[in-house]
Amino acid sequence: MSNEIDIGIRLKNLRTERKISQRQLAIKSGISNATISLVENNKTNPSLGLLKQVLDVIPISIGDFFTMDVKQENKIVHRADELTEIGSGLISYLQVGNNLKNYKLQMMLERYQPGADTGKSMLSHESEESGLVLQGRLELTVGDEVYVLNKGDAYLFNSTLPHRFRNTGREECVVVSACTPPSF
Amino acid sequence: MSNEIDIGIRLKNLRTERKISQRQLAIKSGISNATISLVENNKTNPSLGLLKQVLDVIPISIGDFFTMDVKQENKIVHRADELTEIGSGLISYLQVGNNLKNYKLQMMLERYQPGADTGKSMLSHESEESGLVLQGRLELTVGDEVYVLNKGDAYLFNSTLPHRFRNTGREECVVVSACTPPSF
DNA sequence: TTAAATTGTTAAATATATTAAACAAAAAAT
DNA sequence: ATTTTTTGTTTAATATATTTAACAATTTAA
Repeated sequence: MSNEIDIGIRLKNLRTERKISQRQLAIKSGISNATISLVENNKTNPSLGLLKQVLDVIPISIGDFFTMDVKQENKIVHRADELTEIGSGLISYLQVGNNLKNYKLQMMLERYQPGADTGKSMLSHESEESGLVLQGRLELTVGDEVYVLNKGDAYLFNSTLPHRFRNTGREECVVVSACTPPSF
Repeated sequence: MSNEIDIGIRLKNLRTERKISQRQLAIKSGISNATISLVENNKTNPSLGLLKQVLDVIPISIGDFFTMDVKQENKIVHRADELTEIGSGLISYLQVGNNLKNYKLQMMLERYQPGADTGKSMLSHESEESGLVLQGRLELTVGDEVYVLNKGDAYLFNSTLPHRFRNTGREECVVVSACTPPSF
């Protein structure tokens, strides 16, 4: 679950654009190469001072570093622990891919805790969405119709129709969903 | 010596503008109030994850946080260890105050290591500057004239005249200088 | 005017970032 | 083909950030 800021890919892009190795960057910045590696792979939560030391040799300001466009990611396989966490609370959305700017398709692993509810004011957006229940029980409302889905059941509808998801069961409900174009 | 990013004052400004206490911010962000205090006083080097957690409740993005204008500081007394370090190398400039945008006067504690030199290509800018030598020996060139200043000696000239500073001695040279308007 | 609550700070305990050192894989050199 | 460097990654050791708990100072309540 990576809801962290995608600082790793940002740094890696900057470094590789400049065609320098982790070790070269390490020496110039006075940081160990091990740390550079950990940062680039989001395996640590670096301090600001450290980040600044590194960015000073690029050079780029911290502000620019975070506001700059992230180069379109070319990753194809996203490991289970690399999914991007969106939102929080009783519903967790784990998205495949960080930056969907250049994609039309949004794929997510959704977890609804018992009682989770997308809200009485129904959702509505210009997309199509589909999902398949992996675990638990999901109540789906589309328009006036209310459906209850169990493990193995799936849905597909046009998102312009007002809709709502709820976990009315006692167990966590797990759903794999897809949406095009991405809704958020 | 604070050459750190002035993250403390940034956060403190945001928090006080919103009229919430350190403890309230702490609870909302899930960070201890002690840490908030340490961050606001630049007594720690916070991790990005931590900073993000805090900024999320403001809310403000990390990028905006660092690019936003820092509210004019109202501090009057600046402790020895709070002076702002500018530049590096053989000459260290410790400036009184972080943000001189609204000031005409720039006061600095300068340290010239043996051999330090502002450069053969003489400096020249639209200011007046003055200084007093606290320690060591300082060679000052203004126009064609070359002067050597020792402890207690002072200088004052119009910065449009080409000038240059050098520490020709073996000892570190310490100078307190003033410049108006600020030269950098 | 005193008691109770809230403020920001600090010290010791704990969690975690960072380093130093070793590793395997790939590139460069001989 | 085989050393020799250089690459990026990982683990154990160490340094440091963060928390918990206490503190004094100020504000609010009564």
